[in-house]
Amino acid sequence: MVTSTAANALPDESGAVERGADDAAADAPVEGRRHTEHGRERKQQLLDAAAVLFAERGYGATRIADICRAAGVAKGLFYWYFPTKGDLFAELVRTMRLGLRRAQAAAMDPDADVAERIAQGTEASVRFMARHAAYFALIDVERADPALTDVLSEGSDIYLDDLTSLIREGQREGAFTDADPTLMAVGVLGAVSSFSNAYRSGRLGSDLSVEQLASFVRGWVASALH
Amino acid sequence: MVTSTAANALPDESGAVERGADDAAADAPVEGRRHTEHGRERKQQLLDAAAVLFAERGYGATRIADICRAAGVAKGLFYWYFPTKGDLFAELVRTMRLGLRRAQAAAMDPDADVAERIAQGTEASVRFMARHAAYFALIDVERADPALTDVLSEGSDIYLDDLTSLIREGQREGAFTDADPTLMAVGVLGAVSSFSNAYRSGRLGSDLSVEQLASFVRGWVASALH
DNA sequence: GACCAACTTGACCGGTGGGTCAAGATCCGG
DNA sequence: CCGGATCTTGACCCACCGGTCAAGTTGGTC
Repeated sequence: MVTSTAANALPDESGAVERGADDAAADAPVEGRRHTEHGRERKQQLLDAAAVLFAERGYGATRIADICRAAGVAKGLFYWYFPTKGDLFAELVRTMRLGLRRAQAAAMDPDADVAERIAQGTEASVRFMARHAAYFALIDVERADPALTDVLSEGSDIYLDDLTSLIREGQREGAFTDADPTLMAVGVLGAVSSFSNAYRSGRLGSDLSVEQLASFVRGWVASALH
Repeated sequence: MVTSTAANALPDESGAVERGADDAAADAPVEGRRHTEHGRERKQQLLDAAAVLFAERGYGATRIADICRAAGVAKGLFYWYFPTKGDLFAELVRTMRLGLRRAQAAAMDPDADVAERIAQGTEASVRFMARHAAYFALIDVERADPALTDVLSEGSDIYLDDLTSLIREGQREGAFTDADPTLMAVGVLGAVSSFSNAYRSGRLGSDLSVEQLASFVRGWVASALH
């Protein structure tokens, strides 16, 4: 939905490297099987249960048995839907990344100027991260596991590259300071995740609404970019 | 060294809650034993080896046997110096936190104005994090483990509180924007760690020096604070 | 009602790794 | 050179957990 047509603005993820022809296989159990409607729901139950537990105790500390217990199914069933714990994690990550990019793309008005587009994307990201707090608490935390780093780093450059081009464009227009655009992009991304992280962990107090936060971050980033 | 005497600026950590009377016990093995000079060196060997391995593979994926092999000692010896893997980690964390606070305090000129002090503290933090990249790669990554969250969150509010008061002071002087000082403090801390994190992970390219980064972050933060 | 695929179960297996332990080695004061 | 504390070793124990499997159940289709 809402495929961005703006030059450098968040190209539709389907074209990106990170997801190739595995889309077809992604929904299959271990082999080339098919899922019924019921099966897809079950799978989602497991994904949801896992997301919560991962966020609570961390990926490594979450046992497959825990996930199954939380989802109310026998342990063996896990392997009907996922070849391994890591594959479940990968699916979680890819789904969320796709969602974030869609949220950003949907929020950015192709006709607006660069500064405004970045502001819109920033707000959208903060909102999205707040809505999926459990998930972001999770990935924010699991960069270490060697088994996971691949999936996690897989598509993260894309945000940086897109944003960098956007900033470069803004610099040509004279809207931003003339510093290293990559550094500035890192700053923007870092701000979004830092604030979201702080919000999620309750460090900002519970009387702050997501909208207030989003608008503050928007201003913070705008001010830092000059 | 260089105990800050400025009002709200980084009170000496020894007075803080996080380290009470456990200092005496902290150097003891499992029970109330004492260490010889040789023993203290051995312990440090283990800490160093662990820090490297933790940063490489993550805390959870590092086996005690690995640490011992890296340090060139038998596995049983580990338990002579540390009751458990978590305790070693805790010691690592506390040592580094102390170091960071000292570096910050040393960098901040008590006679300078607030904006300048924050700028100095920011630069010092970036430098410190760059110098101890392996360690910060580690903690940046291990927030999840329930066994670890306590130690990690233990003293982190202190930075936030100190910085918040500092910013409030700056606002009274009219040096900063009049927004929620806590949010602003979170932004500063987040910027420092985001940039350091990006630098450490090589996302910023290898031709950027630490000094260049530190000065960029200084400017970024100053600009965001207004 | 027979057949097949999707789905579900829980017992079971095997490797891994945290932690223990009994036996020394080394060092030092008396 | 005796005794005690510190230090060191590596074999051993065992709980735990990821993953397997054989046996079923369910539901749709011809």
